[in-house]
Amino acid sequence: MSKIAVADIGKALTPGEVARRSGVAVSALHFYEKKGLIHSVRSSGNQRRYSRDVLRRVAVIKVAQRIGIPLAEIGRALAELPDGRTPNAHDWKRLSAHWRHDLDERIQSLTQLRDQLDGCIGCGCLSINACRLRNPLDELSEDGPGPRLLEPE
Amino acid sequence: MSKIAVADIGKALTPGEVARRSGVAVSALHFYEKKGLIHSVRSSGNQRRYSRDVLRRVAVIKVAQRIGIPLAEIGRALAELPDGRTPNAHDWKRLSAHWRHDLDERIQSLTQLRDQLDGCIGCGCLSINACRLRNPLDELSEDGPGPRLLEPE
DNA sequence: CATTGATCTCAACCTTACTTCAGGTCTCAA
DNA sequence: TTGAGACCTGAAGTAAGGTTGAGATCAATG
Repeated sequence: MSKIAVADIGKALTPGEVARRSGVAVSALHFYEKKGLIHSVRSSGNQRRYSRDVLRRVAVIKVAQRIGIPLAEIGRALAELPDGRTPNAHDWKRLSAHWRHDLDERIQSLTQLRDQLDGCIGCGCLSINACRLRNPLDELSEDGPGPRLLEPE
Repeated sequence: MSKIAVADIGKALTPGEVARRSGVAVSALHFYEKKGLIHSVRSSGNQRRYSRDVLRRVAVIKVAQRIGIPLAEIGRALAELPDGRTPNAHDWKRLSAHWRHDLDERIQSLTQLRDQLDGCIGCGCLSINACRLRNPLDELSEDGPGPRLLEPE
């Protein structure tokens, strides 16, 4: 018997319990399982039984989703933990620090967009070639002089 | 003849031109048209011809999408303009001010999430009932005392 | 006139993240 | 033991935002 085996059946959670306590639907649990984000064992009657840490796993998934991380990437991150274990405090520290970085980038790019938008709200914008909103990646000046994207109106 | 009729055919743009100059694929133009976000007239040979302001319209659509506004809502906003006209400077001011508000809310909620995450990175978090990350909407205390969502581990 | 590239329509497909449905099985309290 | 409610599987559906393909026509150039 492995030490990592699913916890005593006595303490196992049914799908309904996990759904109620984690706030995700049973169908979502099936879905996560198919994608390899969570795992279960089966009862004698082929019903799923979850060990307690599925709750923590689902919590991690939900937080990551709020951050905007796609399930596939969440799955990859979880899969990289040794023995497919549920993140412990140390793992969580690493994961969350990583995702916090992603989040920061998202916030920054939205903030930049907001600043550009502010600069454009009053300027009769979207009609001017130089508008940074319209040309966010500075993808201009490839075919010589003259208007890019839009002509002056 | 209405003053709002599509501009002289002489100045009309072909789908390819619009695609090149706006940066969206021809298939996307078709898609936007089906959704009612842009319009076209047809040449004698049944090909689409766009009046110049489609470029501005597409620019508005792209900015709104960057902000995170779904197409359906963009469509609704554009449809509310008189005569289905393309936003002029004044319209743009109103639209962008509105969307800027949405953007601000998105930034705020992400920033709040980030702050919660910061508070949780070091705390061995996700194992504590009171964790604000796990219980973002403060949906607790509905079934008396004891653990919510997750038990202490 | 012929060819090549641009367009046309409509249907089908794609991705993400799930939900819903149908038909059948388990579990558990009374 | 029995009935209600929970659970099972696999397939199909949903929503957003498009893309891809097939088969046919247009438009412009040599």
